[in-house]
Amino acid sequence: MRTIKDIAKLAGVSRTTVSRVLNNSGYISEKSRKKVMDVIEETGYVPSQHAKSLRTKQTKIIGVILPKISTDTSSRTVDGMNEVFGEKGYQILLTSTNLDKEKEIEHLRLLQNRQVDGIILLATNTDEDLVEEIRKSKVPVVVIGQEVAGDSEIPSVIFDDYGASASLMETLIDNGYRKIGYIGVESSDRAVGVLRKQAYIDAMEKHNLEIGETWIQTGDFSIDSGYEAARRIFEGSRNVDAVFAATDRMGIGAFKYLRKERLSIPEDVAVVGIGSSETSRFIDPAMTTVEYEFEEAGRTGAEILLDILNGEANVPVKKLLDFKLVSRDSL
Amino acid sequence: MRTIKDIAKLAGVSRTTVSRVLNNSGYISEKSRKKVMDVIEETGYVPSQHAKSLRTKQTKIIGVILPKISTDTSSRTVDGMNEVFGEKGYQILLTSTNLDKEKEIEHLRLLQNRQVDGIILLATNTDEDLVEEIRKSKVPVVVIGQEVAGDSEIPSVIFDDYGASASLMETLIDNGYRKIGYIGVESSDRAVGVLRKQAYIDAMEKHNLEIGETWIQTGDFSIDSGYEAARRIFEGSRNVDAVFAATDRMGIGAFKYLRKERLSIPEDVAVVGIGSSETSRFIDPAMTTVEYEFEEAGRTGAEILLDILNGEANVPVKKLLDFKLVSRDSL
DNA sequence: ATCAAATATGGAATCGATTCCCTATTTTAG
DNA sequence: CTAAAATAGGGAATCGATTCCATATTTGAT
Repeated sequence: MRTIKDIAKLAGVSRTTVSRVLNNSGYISEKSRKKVMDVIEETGYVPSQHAKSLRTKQTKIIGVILPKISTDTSSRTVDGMNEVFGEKGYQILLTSTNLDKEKEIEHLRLLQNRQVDGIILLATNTDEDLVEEIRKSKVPVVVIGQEVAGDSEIPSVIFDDYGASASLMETLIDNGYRKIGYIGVESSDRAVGVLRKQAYIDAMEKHNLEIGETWIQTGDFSIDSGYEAARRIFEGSRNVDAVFAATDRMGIGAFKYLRKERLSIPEDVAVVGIGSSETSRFIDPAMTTVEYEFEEAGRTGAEILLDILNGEANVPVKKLLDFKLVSRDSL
Repeated sequence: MRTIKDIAKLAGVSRTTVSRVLNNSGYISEKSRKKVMDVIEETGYVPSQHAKSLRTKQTKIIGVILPKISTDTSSRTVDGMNEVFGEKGYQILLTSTNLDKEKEIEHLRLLQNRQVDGIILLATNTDEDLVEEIRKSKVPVVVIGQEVAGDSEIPSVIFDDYGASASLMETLIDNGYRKIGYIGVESSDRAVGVLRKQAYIDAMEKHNLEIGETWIQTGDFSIDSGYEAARRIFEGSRNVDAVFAATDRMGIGAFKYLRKERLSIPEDVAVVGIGSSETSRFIDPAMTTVEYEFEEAGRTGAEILLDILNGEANVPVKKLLDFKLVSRDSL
């Protein structure tokens, strides 16, 4: 492995000069620059990141904390981040909490010890403890996916859950559906549990539609729970004409139930979900849903973090992301 | 940020002693060890990785090169690796080629400059160039997913494509299916294109079953190509009673075609695939397929790499991975 | 009791870069 | 033509660890 010293000797200058060429800093004559450049070219020399980091306290590495790598959400978000970071010469150091919420804090610390330049956290919770830890961090942190508690100044990228949900409801109502059931998740999940449901309720109210007693059910994200929720809705009232599931997977559960009951989609009952999963696309009939652009979330998060690192002045603290209505055949 | 010097001062010993405690090396008295430990505990001191790496030439970072992060294969494999590496204090530096084969070599170089301890490559091709680059690498490289050209000594973890395919064929034949069509991919892909098809042909021969003229079709992994391939099979001969698709997604394409043709699955025609994708599970009827344990592949690859790094003697050069037949309702 | 081996600790060099501070040369202004 | 400013480049300290070597103290065998 060659070092800056070797290059200096070969080019007939001092290490200082080589360093200046490398970093484009200070005064330097064209002649020296060329000599150094030539030698670097010839030797294929690459400076040691460690030595550099030791002095500059910069690593060009971004730590990323995920709940689990192998999910659509995570992997697509990382794809997006990678795009932006790759361009700027940053690389991604991955850590996964494996769905263990406790570990989010632990990993936050671990990455700081690695002296990463910044951290992106795909949060699953927004506990006080976590927020506290983020606030204490000397390394900038950007949160993607969950709105961090109220007044905090932690930069975050979030999806427009309320808007997406509202838009889906408008579509259903526009298409003549009136008796709409809802399958949600529990309210500890702010994004999915609270906002999406609120939009459903608000839309029903706005259009003076009554909500039947059994029409609002709760699942746990799984397909099976969607099936059960659908069962509860229909066993309570046979004449519901549409099911709005807060996630695609629960929507797929509803599909299964309706199929079993020999109710045809969308003639008898419409079903819509949120997420635009692959399965939602290839199920029959294809499900109408909302697509979140996770790649875009990743890109945006990465850009915000870079802006912070570059000391940019007006970095947006919260960024609300767009969604896309995907109209298919289930309504 | 505290340094080893601070700790030494606080504990009333030299930096050398602190370092010895940190690394469990050399002689040290219980008393000194305790003093140092206490101070470390109190201060929450963590050694700088950069300084350490600069001296030891070890980074405790593994570079991982993927074709694309957001695929089932990649993300599950990374999940598996992460499990093993995490335990041993290694972290993962991710890079993605975004399906650009050329970039595999470029990233291989990039990671070496980062001075990672080892590299895991989820290869999409096994060109001469690539093999050459791997061979030149001073950093150990483990390849997952593709068998690297013949005689090479490059450690790799591969799936038993022939075995999986053969086992699926046996199941079909055991269940009385005789006129089996095949949807594959082109032979530039060794694992999927060549081995799986060979197993199909061998099984048919072994059981003295004839292969109709239009029964072997080629797709490009996409669902649509599966649809088209199925169309070509059935337009050629109406009485095929089973379709063996080399991948789930092409199998799903076949599902679509059969549904359109009002042929019921499995009464009229059986369909099987390989991959155990989520969609294969929730399509109706659920598809019989083969599950590859990508997590296991990741774990195994990680273990092999660690063995190499630890100078273990007999590291297996090739490791063939198991598969699991997932019997469902499509046959 | 004596001497070698084992144990314990510290000083200082080292890894490969950056950067502060200094000196020398060239350019520019008055 | 001279003094100040701009340009160019080098010496050496520095970042925070590890590790070689030297020295001091204990232990154990004879």
